[in-house]
Amino acid sequence: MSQADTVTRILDSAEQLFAEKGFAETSLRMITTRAKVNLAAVNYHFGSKKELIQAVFARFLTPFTLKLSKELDAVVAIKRDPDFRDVLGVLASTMLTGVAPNDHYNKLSVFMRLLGLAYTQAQGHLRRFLYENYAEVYGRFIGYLKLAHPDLSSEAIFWRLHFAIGAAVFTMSSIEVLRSMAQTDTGIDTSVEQVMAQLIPFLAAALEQEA
Amino acid sequence: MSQADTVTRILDSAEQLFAEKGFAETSLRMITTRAKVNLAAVNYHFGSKKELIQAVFARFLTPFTLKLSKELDAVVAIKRDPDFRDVLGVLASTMLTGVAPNDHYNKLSVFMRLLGLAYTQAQGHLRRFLYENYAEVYGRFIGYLKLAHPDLSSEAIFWRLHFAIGAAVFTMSSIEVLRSMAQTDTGIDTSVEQVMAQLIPFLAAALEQEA
DNA sequence: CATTGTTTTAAACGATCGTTTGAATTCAGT
DNA sequence: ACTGAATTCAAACGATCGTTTAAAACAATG
Repeated sequence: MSQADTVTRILDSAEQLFAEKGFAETSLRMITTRAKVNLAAVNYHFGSKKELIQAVFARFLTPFTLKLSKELDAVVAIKRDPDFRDVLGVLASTMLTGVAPNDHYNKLSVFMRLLGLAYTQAQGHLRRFLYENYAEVYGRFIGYLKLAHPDLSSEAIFWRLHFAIGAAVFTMSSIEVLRSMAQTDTGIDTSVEQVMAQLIPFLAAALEQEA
Repeated sequence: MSQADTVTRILDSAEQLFAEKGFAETSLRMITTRAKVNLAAVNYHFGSKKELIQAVFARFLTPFTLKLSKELDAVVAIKRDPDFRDVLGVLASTMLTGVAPNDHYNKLSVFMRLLGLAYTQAQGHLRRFLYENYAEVYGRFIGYLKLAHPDLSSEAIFWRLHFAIGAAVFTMSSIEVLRSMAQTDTGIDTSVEQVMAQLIPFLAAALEQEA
């Protein structure tokens, strides 16, 4: 078993378990057992559990933000004045196609769940790590939103974006609970496709409200 | 120190710490130290940590759902055919005025945060407990929403409700992170009043989208 | 005041956590 | 094939977790 194998398998197991249970509820022994590597491998390859958490985020956030950044450039190059729909469309398409070329929806669930953890379970180290590495792309994205809607205040843009992120992340994060709630209701379709089909017009109406 | 004092102080400390850190990250020693009671008091008065978690939820959810239920009855009694805005208005006003008569917003933050935990960190025991105790009120609420919008499918109503809950809960749950993000931006007002002022029209537009 | 039953206390329990150690093993370069 | 570095391994470390125990302190009752 080569090093790359060990590192990758630890990251795979950790990503899956973190998304499923959160950071504190996932022990290194769970991770290494699932990955079929020795317990000490985490500390050897990553240093500590905290650094493993950061590595899990870095593995999917770095290519994601890179692709997002490039596609933003592309849209701006084509269209001089991109509107709200253009900019947000880049985010949506990057999430849908950029996270993983195949097996979209399973990957998307994990992506959303981790994103939710970053907001709600972010310890100091993770918040600092994310800020240091991804604040710039985030700033660019917000900047384009402002350009697309110069009539809206910074406040309005900031909150609308995060309300939208919240609806999406929360829904995918608690999809398991929602499924069990929908089950008791009259057989509601809880496939990710169906959720997205409901979510997109919901957010579109909210983001472009006239006010 | 009487029993009621001890029980109440444990609940107060636990509620605060759970909302702040989550369940797994909060130890009984943190709770009892903050409450200034003996460590064994939790097991003596509540039985276990799991039952303490349930007690924290019961203390605010039981009066909340009771008030919600009564106000739903009141609205239906007055208006034969309540519309979406009527039914959701009951939810909003119950949350704003019903959670705590004074100190609304601090209490509201805690309420939202705990609600978020119920969705995203719900272990088996908590999910079962919430279902057994509050599924009925939830069902009545969904029922009124369906009556108000007979043209919408059960699916659409279910998802729109939970998208809206998601936007609200997620935002209040990660208000700390959002504050630090807004700080680097051009001085955004992150007071709860301002967030609510942005959130309400956002959700109104989304919930009543024509489609 | 003595005697219940209730509550609080200090101490310890076994289990599990993240991390470290040092030896065994595998790998890469000559 | 031999050597030195990189990796894996079993075992143990101290710390912290939720829980239990049994005695001490308290309250209420006759």
